[in-house]
Amino acid sequence: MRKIEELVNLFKSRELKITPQRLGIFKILEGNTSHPSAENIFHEIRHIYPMISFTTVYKTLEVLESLGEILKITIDGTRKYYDPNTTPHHHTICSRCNMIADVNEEFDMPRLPGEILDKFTPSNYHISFYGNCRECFGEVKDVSTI
Amino acid sequence: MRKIEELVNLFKSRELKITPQRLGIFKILEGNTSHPSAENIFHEIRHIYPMISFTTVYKTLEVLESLGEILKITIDGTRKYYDPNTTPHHHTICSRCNMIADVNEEFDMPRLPGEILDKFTPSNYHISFYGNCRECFGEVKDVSTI
DNA sequence: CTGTGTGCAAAACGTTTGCATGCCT
DNA sequence: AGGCATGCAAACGTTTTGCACACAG
Repeated sequence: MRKIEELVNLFKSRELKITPQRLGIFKILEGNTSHPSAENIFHEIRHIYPMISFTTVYKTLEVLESLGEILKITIDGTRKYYDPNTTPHHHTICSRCNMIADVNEEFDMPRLPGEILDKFTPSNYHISFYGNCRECFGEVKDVSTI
Repeated sequence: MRKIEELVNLFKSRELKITPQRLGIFKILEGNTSHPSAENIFHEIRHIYPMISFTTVYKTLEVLESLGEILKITIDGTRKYYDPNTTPHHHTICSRCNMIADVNEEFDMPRLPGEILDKFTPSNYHISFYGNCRECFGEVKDVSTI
């Protein structure tokens, strides 16, 4: 996602309106690496702009996504997350606290076997690294009993 | 997921009952590489066992998952898919028809940069290869206009 | 016979949509 | 002044839950 100033210009050039609600959402997303859900964004913006509705949050996220300014990402099946970092990158996911962090390192795309390449042409790829973040590491012995 | 015969023994040893509904679900899942959703399974089993309910499908899948016999996988945020192949593997996903196929090849886990390893200990990883399957390849020129 | 499994209906959950009103430009 | 944005409420699709009845063990 570009800087707020540029984003405002982009909106104006597309005849999209700048409202306090939208500006608040822009501010929350700018530089945000926490992969917030719509609900996270909604609760955060309520601190600043208490009368905002869920609908507006969703609709603004939809506009930003359609402009290619944010990505909707799927990690677990329970909800969608939004990421203002639109350059391709990978993620680490803590299996205990579900924290998602970015991996901006670029890796060579692993080479698919020939039988698959006969039937499928990959254009990009995404790696999810599962494991434990430092806070959760060491407290995980009991996971196997779940 | 193990073979149906072994699965039946496993259920019996855990005092879990074998019902025609459960057996039907086992049969649909055995060797299934199509990553069916609960709805897919429900519709397929209805051909054989027309009075089965969605509830039973979900509850049986839950039991199988808790036994570690199937995995619940997340690809898009709209629904969950079930995979009887519980050995770690990767997937190809066609961006046009959403078909998911298995990649059983093993790759070396890409090495995370030191700054990340300080904060996160990976234990396994999953790669999603996005692209187009043969059927869809060549019909994708118009995607950029969406 | 006992208790787990089934199936209905309803609730829950995140997300989307229709529509009247509000307000940015 | 015009039209896009907002916000409410209701609809939506998927999954979960409560409860009475059925049936596998």
